[in-house]
Amino acid sequence: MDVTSIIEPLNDAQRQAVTAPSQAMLVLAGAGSGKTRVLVHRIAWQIQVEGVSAHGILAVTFTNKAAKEMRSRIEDLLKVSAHTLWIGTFHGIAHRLLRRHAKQAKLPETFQVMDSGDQLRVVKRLLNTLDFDDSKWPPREVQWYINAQKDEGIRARHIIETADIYQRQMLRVYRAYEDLCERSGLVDFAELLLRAHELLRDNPDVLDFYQQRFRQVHVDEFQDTNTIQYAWLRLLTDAKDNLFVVGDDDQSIYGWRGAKVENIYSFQKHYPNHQVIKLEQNYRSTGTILKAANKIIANNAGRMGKELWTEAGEGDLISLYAAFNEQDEAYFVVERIRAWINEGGLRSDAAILYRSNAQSRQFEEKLMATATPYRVYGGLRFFDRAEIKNALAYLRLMSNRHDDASFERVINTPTRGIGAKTLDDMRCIARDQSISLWAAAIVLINQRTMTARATNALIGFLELIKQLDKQAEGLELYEKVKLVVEKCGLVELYQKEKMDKGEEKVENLEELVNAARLFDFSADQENEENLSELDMFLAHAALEAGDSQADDYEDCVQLMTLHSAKGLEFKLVFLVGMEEGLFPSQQSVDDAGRLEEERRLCYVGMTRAMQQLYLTYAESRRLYGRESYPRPSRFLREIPNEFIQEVRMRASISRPLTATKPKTTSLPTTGSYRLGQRVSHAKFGEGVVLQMEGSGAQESVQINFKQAGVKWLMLAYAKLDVL
DNA sequence: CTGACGAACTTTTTT
DNA sequence: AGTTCGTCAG
Repeated sequence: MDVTSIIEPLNDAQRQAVTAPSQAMLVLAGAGSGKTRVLVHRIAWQIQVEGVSAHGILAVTFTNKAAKEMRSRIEDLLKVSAHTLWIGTFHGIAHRLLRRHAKQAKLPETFQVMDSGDQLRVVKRLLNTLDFDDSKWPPREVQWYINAQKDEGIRARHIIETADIYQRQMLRVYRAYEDLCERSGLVDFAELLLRAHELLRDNPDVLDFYQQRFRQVHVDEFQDTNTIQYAWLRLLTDAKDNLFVVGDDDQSIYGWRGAKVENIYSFQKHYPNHQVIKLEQNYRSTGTILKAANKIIANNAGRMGKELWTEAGEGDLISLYAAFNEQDEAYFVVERIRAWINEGGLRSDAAILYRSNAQSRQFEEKLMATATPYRVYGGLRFFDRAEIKNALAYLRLMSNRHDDASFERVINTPTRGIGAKTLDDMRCIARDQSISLWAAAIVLINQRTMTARATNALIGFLELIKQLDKQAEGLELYEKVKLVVEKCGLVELYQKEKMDKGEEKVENLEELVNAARLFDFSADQENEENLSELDMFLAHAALEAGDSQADDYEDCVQLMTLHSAKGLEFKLVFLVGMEEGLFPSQQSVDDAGRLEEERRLCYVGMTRAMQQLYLTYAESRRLYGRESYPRPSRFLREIPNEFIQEVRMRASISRPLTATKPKTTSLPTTGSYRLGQRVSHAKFGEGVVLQMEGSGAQESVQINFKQAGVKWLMLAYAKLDVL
């Protein structure tokens, strides 16, 4: 047996982790230290050396992307297909368990997965039904409350009512929400996890089966697990101490959505026989970048303690650019990227990272203006698009008539004369009799209390669904999708819409048919769950929202938030908007815990850079419609000066970073001329100073005149009056 | 049921 | 500023 390919490419610490006997293990893997590699090789090792069958291995990740990558890397390493290996996201695995054991999980076989958009709609409707004032009870907040409870494993029945009005009302909605989901066979994302936990907890036979089956359970990004995910992992592995987790407390950036770094500490308590291995050798960045990142993260308290190092050289200094304003910042960044490309660099090796999505705009504009191809990550994904969700809702209704969320979504899309009144009546009946909207519609028709027109419209809708279902029988999956797309009237609806958008929506619907054709249901799951192809496709759509842009092979500059940059690496990185109030964000500055999370985010951002790192901030920024003059981010001060070089494209009015810092070699600002200074010229009239160059007799300024436009003037000759 | 207007918001995001 | 959401009138 040849194991050299498995252990040879590893360093000592990695090898130790990979070859350790089955036991509880915590691998603290710093950024760029080969975390995924350890996981992949560990699994390969178990299969090839320990003789564990692929069937006996479970690996859990947070994103579908990570799961896919891990699977393909294992297959590359072992040179066999690893389809019996359970690799998936927490939600994906939970879903699979629930499908297999729907009955024990107390779910109908036909249960459908709701994404957060669906969930929000359900909550909104519920608030209406319960006569809540939406202005006092924002649906988002209610949704957040429900999910937060579920993430902690708390059901409505566990909550003890107090006198607190807020709590009582939230509880009321939570209860009603649970009832409705129960009735409609709907399961939201948090519910998937909670149910899966309860399934194992309450069914000893099921638990025993999976405890026996999984010889080793692997978890990626363990610092991002929430309470219920960890509880679920413990159930699965407590008996055998066979939990292998990889994580980095310094990269925990999802506390705000329920992730508990503390799980890393709990792990050490719960598995007393565990082993800890630290991976500190970094294979990504230069020494300078790592040292600076280490310095920053050292300001956080209560770390596990880790210091990244590299065998690579020191590399270039980190560049710091103080921009005049956000326009100038974008201009600078794009100019540097263009220089990088001109020197032969790939566009896709350059990334602009920002704290909030709103910041992408100025960069997009400048990139667009210079015809530089770029790609923005995040944003609306394929299965999230309204037209796609509508088509899917028809399909879901065919599969499960009692799916109220889908029913509401499409009953009047396209409009078919079923108004608010009819809908209201149905909701009342549904609520009073605890039945689904579909059943309520039938009751309503039989009551014969509606006008003939409304009755016919309603009957028409129910018939449409029944007909579609009947016609779909025996068809291939993609033919079913095609049938629905063509027959439910969505195409006609969008064709009528304003030229530009409507056309795109029709194309998206066609793309959906195509996606159904390509959907590989055999590879996706083992289908031991006996799901119909349609149900598998629907689950796939909910659990894997698909990329926002189809695979784009063009070489593009990458734009994304710091959060979405986690796990990625780029040769050239720009960390922009390093300003107090932006990064760290305003909301986090007076909370020590949240501030530390921001700092970790900064650490994550910096460690994305392989060769060159640029930090930029603007001295003036238009934010929420008004001009602000933020201070440079405190994180900038946390980097020792020896790692930083200030870059000046133009004369600058940058304020010194620290009081002790020696004056930089910025050009003197003669007299009262500053960037942004308003001046007046005898001939050209009023203008604003844009740039300055040279000194002494050579000193000249660039001025943007209101009437005459942009001009360079020699200070020695031009007669300027300061305004 | 559309369209228009006004108000209110504005971190991060995956499933 | 810019977007989105909800309400109101037609």
